[in-house]
Amino acid sequence: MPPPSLAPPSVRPARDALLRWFARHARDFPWRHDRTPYRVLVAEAMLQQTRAETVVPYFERWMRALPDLHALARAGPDTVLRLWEGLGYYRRAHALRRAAQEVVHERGGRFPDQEAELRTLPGVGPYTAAAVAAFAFGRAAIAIDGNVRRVGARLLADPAPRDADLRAHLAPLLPARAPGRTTEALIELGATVCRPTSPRCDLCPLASVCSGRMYGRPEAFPAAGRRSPPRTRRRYAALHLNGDRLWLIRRPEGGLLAGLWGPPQQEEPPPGRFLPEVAHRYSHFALRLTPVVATPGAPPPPPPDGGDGAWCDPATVAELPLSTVDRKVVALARDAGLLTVLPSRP
DNA sequence: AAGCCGGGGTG
DNA sequence: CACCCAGGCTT
Repeated sequence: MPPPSLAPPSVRPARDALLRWFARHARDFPWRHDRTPYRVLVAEAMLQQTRAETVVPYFERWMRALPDLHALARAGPDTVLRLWEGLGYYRRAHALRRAAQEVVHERGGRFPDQEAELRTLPGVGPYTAAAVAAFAFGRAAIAIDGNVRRVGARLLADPAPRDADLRAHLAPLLPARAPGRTTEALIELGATVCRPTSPRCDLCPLASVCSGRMYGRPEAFPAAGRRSPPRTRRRYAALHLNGDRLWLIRRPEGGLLAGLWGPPQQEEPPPGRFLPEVAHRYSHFALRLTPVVATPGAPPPPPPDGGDGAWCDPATVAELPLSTVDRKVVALARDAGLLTVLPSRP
């Protein structure tokens, strides 16, 4: 039996309450101004699996450096990665650059304005396609992200709702004008009120139509998924120095930290002087990395698969895109007196 | 369907 | 520690 939450008699008040709540409580993010397709696409790419507050400074810096689609299409991979450095999931940055090149060079600069077309761009999946269609082009689409899924699961009291069920249930909330506001409002609601833990049902404009709340346990929905236990990897970062130049390699495409530079890593301890271990937790494994200062004159390992490798002076180290862990390693090397200049982020 | 892909905030 | 975040891609 379908839940009564959004049956015809209550759908209009619920929709009005949701949109009124959003008009009053929406946070002010830079991507909510000047919603061009380019700005929306960049924002949605950065926001994938990343908290909105984290994205703000990255988005503003990106827009200053690459203000439009053509600027991005012309930019090199290191420029893009440097602007992305610290956001993680670096495939997003490569895909965003390829998407810009595709629109500029294969679509004559005409941005796709429908979900199905958008979906063909690299890095654009079901959520982002719907979000760009709704936010930038005013399409009546509901983009389902983690927030919308949680809000919908609680409204339905369904521990694992299918996307089609969520769309069918939430579609009545779409207003005739500015339908993109509905997705925005549901996302905002999920982020600030219908939170994963300790939801604030007392502040929720949809509380009166929420089955999860009626059953008394809104936080039980959606049900938590199974997680594989994290594994620990021990590795060694080889610091090869030539004067104050440091040997860095570029990581190959497709894998971890794709396209980023860093000291070469290996599983066996190399000869040399050990520096303090750096611990870092990734989403699916834990890394214990020990930097080792290689014996002076020892030949550095060649770059992987014919990729790039270079002797980098401190200024270059500061400019190339490095992962957070490798920044820590370089900082250790600096503190040990091996490098002269502080590598800093832009 | 499940694994891979970063980093950080929060309880 | 745990979970999760304006997900997408690959197998």
